[in-house]
Amino acid sequence: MAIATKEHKPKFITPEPCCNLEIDGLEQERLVTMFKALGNPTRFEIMKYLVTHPGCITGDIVEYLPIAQATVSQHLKVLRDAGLIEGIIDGPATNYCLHNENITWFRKKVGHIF
Amino acid sequence: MAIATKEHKPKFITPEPCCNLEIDGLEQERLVTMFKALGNPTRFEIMKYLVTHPGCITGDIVEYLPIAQATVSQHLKVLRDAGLIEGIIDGPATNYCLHNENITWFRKKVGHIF
DNA sequence: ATATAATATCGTAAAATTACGATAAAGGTA
DNA sequence: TACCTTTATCGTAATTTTACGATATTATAT
Repeated sequence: MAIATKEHKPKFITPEPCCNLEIDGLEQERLVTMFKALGNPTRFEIMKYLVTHPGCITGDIVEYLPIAQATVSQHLKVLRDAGLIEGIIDGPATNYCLHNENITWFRKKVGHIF
Repeated sequence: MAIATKEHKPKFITPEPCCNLEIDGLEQERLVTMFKALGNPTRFEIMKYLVTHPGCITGDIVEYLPIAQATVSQHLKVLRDAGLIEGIIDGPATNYCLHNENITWFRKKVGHIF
């Protein structure tokens, strides 16, 4: 018996990494904030709505979603603070659309690190 | 005066969309869950650590981070439930590594919709 | 000036997240 | 068996998030 000693840790063939996650500092903070903003079902729905309704006003989104106006406004603020959308004041209303430039940044960063 | 009537909404030149966000149902849920998991600074750090320390055990991460063991274990659970990492039990310890397949799915989905 | 419309903000309640110490569970060792 | 190691889970406190109604703000219309 005992043909070979029991190796106690071959178990791990280091896998070639599937991503590098090479990011840090303020860029990492910014990206994590964007992930967090996107990591809520309601906010993600707002993002989707804005793709097909660019320039729509807050009221349109309020009509579309089953939640109160104040709540929608709050979610819009989170998305704005994360830089994912832009609100352009037009009279008493506000036109919202995706923040093209920042979303391009997001796409590139995610592409680099994942 | 009044050379032209005041147009009350030219203001919006519909921008060509910078992304399509074409996703829904369970795939959307899954993706949003991943965004949420990544949207926390500590968890993002754990992901980064796993890139450079594949197969490390919980204790290694606990040493690396300035938070309690219970908290690390909780964060690992969130990442596991989101499918971002994998825990392989090895004796009394658990080896953690990124979930290659699911992260590849994540990369592709994000690439498609953003 | 007053009224109306649209939206942001305030105050607050409920729920979820984050963090910790203590304990339990599971595996290895003497 | 008893002990040690490692990690997950439990119970709980503090913080944050989510949601709402009410109110303030800003611009337009009368």
